Amino acid sequence: MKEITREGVSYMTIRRLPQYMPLLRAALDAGDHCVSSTKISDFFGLDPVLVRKDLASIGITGQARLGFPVRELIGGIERFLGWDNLSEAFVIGAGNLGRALAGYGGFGQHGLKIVALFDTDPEKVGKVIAGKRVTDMTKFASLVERLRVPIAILTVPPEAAQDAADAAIAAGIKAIWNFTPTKLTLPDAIIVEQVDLAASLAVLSSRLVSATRTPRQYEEQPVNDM
Amino acid sequence: MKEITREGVSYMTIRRLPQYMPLLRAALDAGDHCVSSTKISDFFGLDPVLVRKDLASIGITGQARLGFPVRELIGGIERFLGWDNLSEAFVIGAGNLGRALAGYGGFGQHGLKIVALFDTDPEKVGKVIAGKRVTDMTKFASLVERLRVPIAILTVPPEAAQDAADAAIAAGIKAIWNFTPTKLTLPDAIIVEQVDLAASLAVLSSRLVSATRTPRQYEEQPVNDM
DNA sequence: TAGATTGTTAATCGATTAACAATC
DNA sequence: TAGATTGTTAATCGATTAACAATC
Repeated sequence: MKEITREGVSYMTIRRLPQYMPLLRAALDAGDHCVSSTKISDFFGLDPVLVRKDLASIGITGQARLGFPVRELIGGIERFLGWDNLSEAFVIGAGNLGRALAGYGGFGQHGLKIVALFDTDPEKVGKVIAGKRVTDMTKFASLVERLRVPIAILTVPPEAAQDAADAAIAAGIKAIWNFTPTKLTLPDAIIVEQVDLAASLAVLSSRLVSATRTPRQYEEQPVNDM
Repeated sequence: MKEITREGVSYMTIRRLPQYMPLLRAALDAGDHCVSSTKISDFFGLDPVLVRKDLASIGITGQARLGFPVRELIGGIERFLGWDNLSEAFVIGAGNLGRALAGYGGFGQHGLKIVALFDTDPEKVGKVIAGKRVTDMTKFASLVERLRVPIAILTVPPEAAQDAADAAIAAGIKAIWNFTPTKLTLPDAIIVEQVDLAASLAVLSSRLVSATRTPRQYEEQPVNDM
C-alpha cells in the first residue's frame, strides 16, 4: 500500500480527482489491469501530463509502457479523499433540497453517509426520507455528541443559515457543506465548503450573453471546467 | 450608462461578481451612494486591489476618495452577467432536486426565470410546483421552439442525463445547467455549466481527513473560496 | 530492440499581490 | 492642504503546458 501524500496537493487537483473515478471504475469492470494517463486525459480533454501530475501529487506512480494499475489508483484516490471510510452527516433543513440530497444514492461511493435530517417544522418532523428520519432540531446537539457526526449539510432558508451553522458548531460539528447562498462567518478551525450556485449561474449566463449579444465571441470563451 | 467590456474577464472574476451583489444591495438599502473596494474586500477576506481589478475588467470605474457608486455598480454587474433581462429556463426532471430549484425564490435576482418542469413520469405530470406546471417530456421540443427558451436545467437521474441533454439540444436549447454527475458530450457551441458536487465534496472531505488524521496540518490548508 | 509511456525539469500562462503614482 | 482611495505597472505565486530523458 503506497504512502499517500497530503501536503502540496493543489485545490484544482483535489477537484479533478473524483472526476477520474467513474472512468476508473468502468475500466475495472471491463477487466483492465492498467490504464494510461492518455486514456484518462482524452476522456476529459485534459493534458495527459496534468493527469500524471495529479496522481503523482498524491503519491501514485505508474509504470512506463503500461500505465497506472487501476485497482491501486482507485484505492489511492479514495484513501486520499477519505472516501475509504464513510463519514456520517446530518442534513439541517428537510425541504426539497435536503430531501433531494438525502434521497441521492450516490454519496456512499463518495464516502458520505447521510444519517438523518433535522428541521424545526413539526409538519416535517417524524417523516422518513430514503430510510432517514426527520428529527426535531432541538435534538440535534445531543445526537451530534452521541454519534460523533462530523459533517452538517446546510439546506435551510438563507435567512436561517447563520443561526443553523452556529448551532451546528456549538454542537461539535467539524465541517459544513453549505448549500445556502448565505456567506457564513465561522471560526477558522471549521471546514466550510460552499456550493455556490450564483457563481455557477453567473458563468453560464455571462457566456449566454456573450453568445447572444455578440455571436462571434463565444468560441473564444474559457473552457468549461467547474 | 458605461460600456461593459466582455473580453478579457477572467473566470474567477465572473464567479466573484455575483458574490458582491448582496453586500451592494444592502448598501443601497442603507442609503449609501458609494462603497469603497476596501469595504467590499473586508467582507470577503479579499485584497481590495482584486475587487478593483474585477470591477475594472467589466468597465466600471470608481472615484478617488469616494469609492464606487453603488447604483451604477449593481447595474453594471447585472448587465455584464445578463441579469438585467430575465432568461427563461425549463427544468428537466421533476424529482426532489428539480422541485427544490423550481421552488427557490431567489433566481429572479439572478436573471433566471424557471417557466416549467418536465418529466416522463405520469405520476408527476400535471402537478404544479411553485406555480410551475410539470409537463410531459414529449411536449418539451415544441414548447422550447414556441417560447424560445434558451436554458435547460438538468436534474434527471445520472443514467438519463445524456439522453435528456441530447433531446434538449435537438429542441434548440442553447445552454445546459447540469446538476447530474454525468459528464455530457455535446457540440462545442452549446454552453454547459456543471454543478459538480463530487468535486465540492472532495474538497470538504480531503480537508476533513487532513484535520482528523494529521491534526496539526489543517491550519495550513488552502482557504475556502468556492 | 523499438516504441509507448512515465516522470522530471524548464517555460509559459494566468491570477493575485505589492508598490506607488494619480486623483478628488 | 492632507488623506483616503483609485488605477496602473511590476513582482510574485501557482497551475498548466512543453520538452525531453528514463524506463519497461
